[in-house]
Amino acid sequence: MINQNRFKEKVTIDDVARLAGVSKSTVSFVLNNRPSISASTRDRVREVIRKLNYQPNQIARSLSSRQTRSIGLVVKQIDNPYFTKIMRGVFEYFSGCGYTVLLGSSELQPDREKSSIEALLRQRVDGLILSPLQGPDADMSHLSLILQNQVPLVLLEKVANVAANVVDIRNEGAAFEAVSYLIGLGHRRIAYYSGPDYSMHNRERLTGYRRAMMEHGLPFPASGVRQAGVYLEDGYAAAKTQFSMAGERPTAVFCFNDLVAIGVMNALMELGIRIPEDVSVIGFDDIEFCGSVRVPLSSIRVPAYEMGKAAADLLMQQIGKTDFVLRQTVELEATLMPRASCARADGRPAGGSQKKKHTGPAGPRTAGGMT
Amino acid sequence: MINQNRFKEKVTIDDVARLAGVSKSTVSFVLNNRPSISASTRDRVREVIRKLNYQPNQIARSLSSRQTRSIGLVVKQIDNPYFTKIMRGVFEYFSGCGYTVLLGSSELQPDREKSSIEALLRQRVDGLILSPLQGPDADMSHLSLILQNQVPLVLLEKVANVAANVVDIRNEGAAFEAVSYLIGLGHRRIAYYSGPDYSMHNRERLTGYRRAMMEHGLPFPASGVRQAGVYLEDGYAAAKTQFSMAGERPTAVFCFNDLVAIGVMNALMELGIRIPEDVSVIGFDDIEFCGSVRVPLSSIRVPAYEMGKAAADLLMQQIGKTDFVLRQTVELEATLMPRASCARADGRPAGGSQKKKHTGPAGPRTAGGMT
DNA sequence: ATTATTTGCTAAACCGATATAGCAAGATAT
DNA sequence: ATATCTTGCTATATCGGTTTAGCAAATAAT
Repeated sequence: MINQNRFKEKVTIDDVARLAGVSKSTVSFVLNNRPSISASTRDRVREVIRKLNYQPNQIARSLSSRQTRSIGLVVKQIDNPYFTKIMRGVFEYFSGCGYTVLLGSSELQPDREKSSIEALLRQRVDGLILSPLQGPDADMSHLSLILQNQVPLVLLEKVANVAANVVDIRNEGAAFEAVSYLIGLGHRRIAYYSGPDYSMHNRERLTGYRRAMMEHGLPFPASGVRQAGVYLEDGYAAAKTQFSMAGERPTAVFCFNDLVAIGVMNALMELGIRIPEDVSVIGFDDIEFCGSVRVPLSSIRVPAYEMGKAAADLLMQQIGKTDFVLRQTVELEATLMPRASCARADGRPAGGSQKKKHTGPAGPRTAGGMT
Repeated sequence: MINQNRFKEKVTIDDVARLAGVSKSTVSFVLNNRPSISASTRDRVREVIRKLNYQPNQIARSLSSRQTRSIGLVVKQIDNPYFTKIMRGVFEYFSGCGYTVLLGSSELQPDREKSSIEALLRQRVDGLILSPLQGPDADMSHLSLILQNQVPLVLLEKVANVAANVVDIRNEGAAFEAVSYLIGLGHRRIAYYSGPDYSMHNRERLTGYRRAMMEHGLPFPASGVRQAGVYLEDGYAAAKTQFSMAGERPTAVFCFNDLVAIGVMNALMELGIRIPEDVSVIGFDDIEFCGSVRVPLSSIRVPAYEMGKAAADLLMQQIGKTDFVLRQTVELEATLMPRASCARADGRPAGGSQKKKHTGPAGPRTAGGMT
């Protein structure tokens, strides 16, 4: 005897078929809206489905159809506001088209990135969105793993020598813009508080910084770049060290991201160094809190939510299409948002539109352009 | 002929069995570390697995074993720092024991909560962690849906009249503590900037606020509670409205969460109202940025990361155990973190340990007690 | 009227694992 | 030497769907 267990078993397609007096194929056809079913049987089957509150088993579906209707999203840090926005963009897109999002995160550790990817591939996701860790010595073996698995892939960071779909921003250009802005304010000694080595974003921002210094004929001594990190504490520690030392200090600091920048500001405040009169600070990402922080923080606006949507869209274009695999790069603009944390090198306020408004009335939280 | 497609098909258990010269049952036994396999065959099979780089199909596994080794996590807002910490806690726990986390979010809309849950149930998650929306008129039908589906459940908020596992904090007590603290500083006119009606957390905090006012013999007129919301913009708008009006204003504002509190601070600054001299502000959640905001924000520290871990742990205890279903409530402490945003009602600084330090050296980011 | 085509449905193979029953050979007990 | 138990493995049913081939009846074409 089947289905006579102690527990009420889940309703299956067979139950529906039996009660509707049709074959399970017919039920399957109804479920998938195939045309070759008469209106009368269709309605009858639907009625039974409703009555039994039947929910198709997606696992069984996945196994036989070879499509799981799920995708994997692997970020670097789950609780970083930048990735959080991306996650929301990706989630909203896919939940809108009946797909499930499986969460992965490397938490900045390469081995965890690998195991996250492997776990998602075992779950046979239909596609993967990945923000890859990559050092100069990068072991990109798991990337080829994905590619050889025929799983559609979209990266959230360019990877050298890998032909894949990418959604990214113009890091170098944005960094160039930020540093040029500082130079335009009269700053000469500008430090870059760098992110992790294994971040391509960091390397691109560093390049933009270097290029801006070079093109304006400014020196960038080794001390110009300080290894910070990605956390608030990292920026705090780096600034505390540099600005406690004797000697020539920078008059402006360009940071890998906003968290580092905020940490820097905290450290400077503690040391009695005024922002922006003594030191100007610029962050990156333009997270929600930039306008609310001690001194409103100048930052590079990164359309993270839109990046998530764009990556999802690009991925979706590939899912199901077996033969043609795109190799597309979508680059979104990232532009400077000047705020009160920057001033002229002599301490006078920066010109331009210094708006007093910190937070406008609740407008769209996700506006932003896309190229 | 099988496996002769144009595309290199994935390696299956049959391929391994054939190459190792054993039955697929044997391979399965080896995969699952069953004892009844001799060392020699075990090693031989393992060697073949390695050579073929065989990865078991988790979908097929799930179908036949009726365990997906995945769980669903449904939050209210993906990009809210509070949920973000919870997500990290949950993710770290489950990825540590080979489980996958499927992401869901209601984005504060009941219909989306329902569809998120349904999607996860279709994917046959082994368990569910849910932060439920619930109004006074709450339709908890999807909860019974989960329960009757025999899916282990852990809630991240108490739900009236529902016997389920819950990991939560002592909202009322914490709110009571915060408001009592303000009263102790001499404040009489204290406003509560409330969150959404459908949030049990909001209702509990409101109760704590009321009780504190009552027990200290203070009136709480209808105007004492202002409908704010959950976003920074909500707090901004609410404060802008209240503090632009003529008449008696509160000297202290207790907010549903930190985002609202930060919005309030922005609005007050704009109106030329000083914090904490003119108005004291307290938030809730103690998100990372509390210490970095305009005026360091007093807040209630909520161990969100630990809540995620605790919820995961509680859920894991139930997975697999068919007969015994726990009905456990874990309540974590949430305590006040006084910072510079509060002063005595007469404007003089609050006593106690006003530390100058904004951000200590990078210590453990996730410390916190658990009861 | 006969054949060809379409319509609407079913039977059965299949997806890739798990899990149970059972079988043969070797080890132990009687 | 025979009966009983282990040990180590295989055959096969099963999970709950999808999908293909095919069949019967209805419709259209010749």
